[in-house]
Amino acid sequence: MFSSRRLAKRSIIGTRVCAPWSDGRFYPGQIQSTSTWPNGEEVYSVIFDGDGATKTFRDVDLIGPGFHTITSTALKRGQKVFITHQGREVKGVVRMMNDDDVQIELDDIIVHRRLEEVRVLESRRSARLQDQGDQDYSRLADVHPPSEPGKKRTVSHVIDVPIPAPKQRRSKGSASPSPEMEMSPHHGAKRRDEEDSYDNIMDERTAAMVLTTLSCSPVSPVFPMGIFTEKGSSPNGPGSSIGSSGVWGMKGSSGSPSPPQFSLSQSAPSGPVFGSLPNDEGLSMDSSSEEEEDLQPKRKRMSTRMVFKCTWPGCEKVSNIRSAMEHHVRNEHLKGKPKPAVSSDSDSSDHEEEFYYTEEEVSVDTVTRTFADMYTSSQDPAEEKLPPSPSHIPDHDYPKKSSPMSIPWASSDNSESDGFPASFPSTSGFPVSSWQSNNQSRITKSAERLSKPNSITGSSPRSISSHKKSRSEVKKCRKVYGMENRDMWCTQCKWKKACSRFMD
DNA sequence: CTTGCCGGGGT
DNA sequence: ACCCCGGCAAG
Ligand SMILES: [Zn+2]
Repeated sequence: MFSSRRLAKRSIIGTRVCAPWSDGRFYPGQIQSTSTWPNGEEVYSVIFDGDGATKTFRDVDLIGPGFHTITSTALKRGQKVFITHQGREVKGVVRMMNDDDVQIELDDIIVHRRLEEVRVLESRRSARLQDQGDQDYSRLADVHPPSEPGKKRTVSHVIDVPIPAPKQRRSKGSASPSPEMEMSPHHGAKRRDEEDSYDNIMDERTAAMVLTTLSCSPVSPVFPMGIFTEKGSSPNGPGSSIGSSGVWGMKGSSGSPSPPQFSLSQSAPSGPVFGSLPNDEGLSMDSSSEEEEDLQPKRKRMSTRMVFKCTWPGCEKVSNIRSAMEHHVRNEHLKGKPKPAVSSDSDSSDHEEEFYYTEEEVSVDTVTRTFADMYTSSQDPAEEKLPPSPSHIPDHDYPKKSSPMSIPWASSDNSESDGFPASFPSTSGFPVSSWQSNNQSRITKSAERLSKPNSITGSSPRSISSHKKSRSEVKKCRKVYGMENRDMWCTQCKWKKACSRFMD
């Protein structure tokens, strides 16, 4: 039924899928062939990455593009999964799962994810970016020359890396038919950026393994081999391969550190309206909306709480109650704002207040607690009102882009970049309908949001928001400008590619 | 139905 | 490289 339409187009052969092994967990593999059961049912022969074993499945048993998605599956504990953690894909093991909240154990911490955010296959994108972006960035940032074979380097992930991830493409049912990275059954020593990654991987998985064993079951006291195939550990459980090449090891997907650069040069958002707009791809990819680590390594006697700070120009209001903050913003700053509910735009989300306050987590010491309760962390000026140092802005991303990091549409000489419509005909405008009337606020919102991805560098208190834009909250050029103004969309949108202007 | 956008194709 | 678009997943 739902199995394939896409299959008709591209052959399913070779498609990466995950299939259930006898232990009930899913293991990655590729479709090797298809056939039809005597009863007329289509079945797929899957060759597992782990050891090349093949097994036949019905489409309903598979997870992958064209098949089911994990959302319709119950992951068993011990299931290996991939999630985006701190902007990059990491491998983890399911510890438990209730409803759609999955508790995943990473190398040394445990995080929770919506089932939705969990992948059972390595994401397509990561495979791609990872070996181009990773290469690039690691080149720049990695201290180690690419010729250190057995560099041991302590696993640094989870520290606080500002990931480059130009954009985050998660979800997707789960799978990824990456035509590249063919499976080479052996330790794919094909990528050159493999140097440290291999060791890293081993380290990580070993760590994960150990943890798993410790916290799960006392299976093998020696080495956690067969944790994933606990029972019997079928002679060749596809995934039982810890040390084996295991394609699960994310081959080229090194874990090389991301560039420590990024000092998030946010020019002061001295106005809700014209804070320097990112000249395009949301420069310092804000990680705010993105992933957060549910558990910081230092969770201890330091409790944390959220504080909401008003970011309205002169206002310094701080509160630790979200609703109070929203009230404040709404009543103080957004009062009398009619909130145009234009006809064609059924933009039912008017949570505009959201854009005028930041929410961050501050750690409070039991002693400071009370104080913090009423004053909630001084609002360090260094954080929000950074001196307008136009310095360096990452800015690598999509090709096109002139780089005036000033307000693109405010500068007269700026002809046409991707960032925003070159000129902003404040008076009368485009042949529009809905946009025209409320673009003002639209822009405002976006501008505001984009210009204050707040704290990402470890210095200031972490901002955890995990607002997980639920799709309907997402607004890209198309939705923002409408079909009528297609020419105002960023190039990527025009080409039906990932939007480069409104990244989230 | 609409949005976002991947993957593939054309020039 | 630039551009276009089929078709899909998610809503
Ligand atoms: Zn766009």
